[in-house]
Amino acid sequence: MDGVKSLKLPKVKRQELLKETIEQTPFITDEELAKKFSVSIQTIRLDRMELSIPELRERIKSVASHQWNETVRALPLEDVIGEIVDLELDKRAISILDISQEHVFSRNNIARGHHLFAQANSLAVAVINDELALTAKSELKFTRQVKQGERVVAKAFVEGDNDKGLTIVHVDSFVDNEKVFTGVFYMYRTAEEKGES
Amino acid sequence: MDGVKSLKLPKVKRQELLKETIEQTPFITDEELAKKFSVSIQTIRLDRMELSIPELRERIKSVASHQWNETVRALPLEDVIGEIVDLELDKRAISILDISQEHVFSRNNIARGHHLFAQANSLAVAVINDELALTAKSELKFTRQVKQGERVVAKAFVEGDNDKGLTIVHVDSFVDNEKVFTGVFYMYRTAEEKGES
DNA sequence: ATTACTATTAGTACCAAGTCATAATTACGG
DNA sequence: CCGTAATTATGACTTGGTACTAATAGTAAT
Repeated sequence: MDGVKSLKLPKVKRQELLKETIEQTPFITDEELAKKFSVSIQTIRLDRMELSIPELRERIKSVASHQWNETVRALPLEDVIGEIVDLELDKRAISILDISQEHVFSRNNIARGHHLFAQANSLAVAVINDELALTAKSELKFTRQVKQGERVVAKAFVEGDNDKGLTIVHVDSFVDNEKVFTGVFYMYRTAEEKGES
Repeated sequence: MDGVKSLKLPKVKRQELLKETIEQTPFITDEELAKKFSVSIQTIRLDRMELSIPELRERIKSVASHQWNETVRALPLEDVIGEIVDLELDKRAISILDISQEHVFSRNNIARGHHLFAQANSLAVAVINDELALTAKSELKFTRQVKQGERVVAKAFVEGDNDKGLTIVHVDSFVDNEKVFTGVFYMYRTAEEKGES
């Protein structure tokens, strides 16, 4: 099929392609890779080692767990938009999100509001120490435009519960200490603070 | 850990629980299941057969490939979220969004708030007859949970401008005529109210 | 009690897709 | 031609299974 022209690639080149190939189609076995590059399985395995690419099953697992992370029951970190850099359940959390091309309007390079919201909202969910946390209500303000290339730091802190049992979480987002977004999230939670299955 | 009380469950009951358990945590091995239910591995395997539940690796694979298929670099937060079915600039707009797997929390199949927000927010942006429209402020309420498989219809109508020159857009989202989300968006615009591109 | 049947457990051989370690072979540059 | 790097081969072992066979325990019916 997509044979490699019988030209035996030099090692580095092959490894580059190998990496790409696996990134694109992580479900490929060493055997198939060996055929594809016309080398032995062992060579592929050496390559994987040198590139520290895990084996098929681990790759599949990691792809799968992105969607269905088992640790979600404890901490939905995988589901968070942005990257969590600090987290103390039911107290506070911080995440960062680098605004890249896919977050902005193509015309003016300004970040689209829903990404800032998503970052803040998912942080509010993550900070809640509960399996089921949902946003019931929120008030937001976008105080400054965020441009492509900027790094948004969202800081959440849990204020406590209101009369209706909703947990109030404040999230403020900054770019270089300048506030770009502020929001209050009223979170619904199962309130069964612990018991698992 | 979460042993099953040494009470040996009847077969049917065990199989029910088995099914649930696997649905919830598909990464569990037969061995772990055997321990959990205090039966032998073989029993678990018989159970799986009778329930036609595939083995661990197949389960993982299917979870992974599901995700992979949907992830063909078509991220949910990209263009206009949802599909616009009606639009009269500076007046009203309607969009629909079918809630699928990628919109929900894996644990409970409830749609994540930021998707509803994204749909509403991008609709609010779209309805503004201006090249540059940004959300300055908004107030939202999530009035009902939305589950996977449901179709969310978001309806936006432009109320007008407030004293600060922000355009006020109301967006209400429904599933089967039941309101699931309501929001007011205060939109910043360049104010050059005119033709489009 | 004997039979019948279901449920459960045990044990074997086998498989895929690996790891790990060791050795042999080939390729290539100086 | 020699030395080193790259590649290939080989074998033992691992996980998490399938497929199949056989044995055992428990219960109900006759």
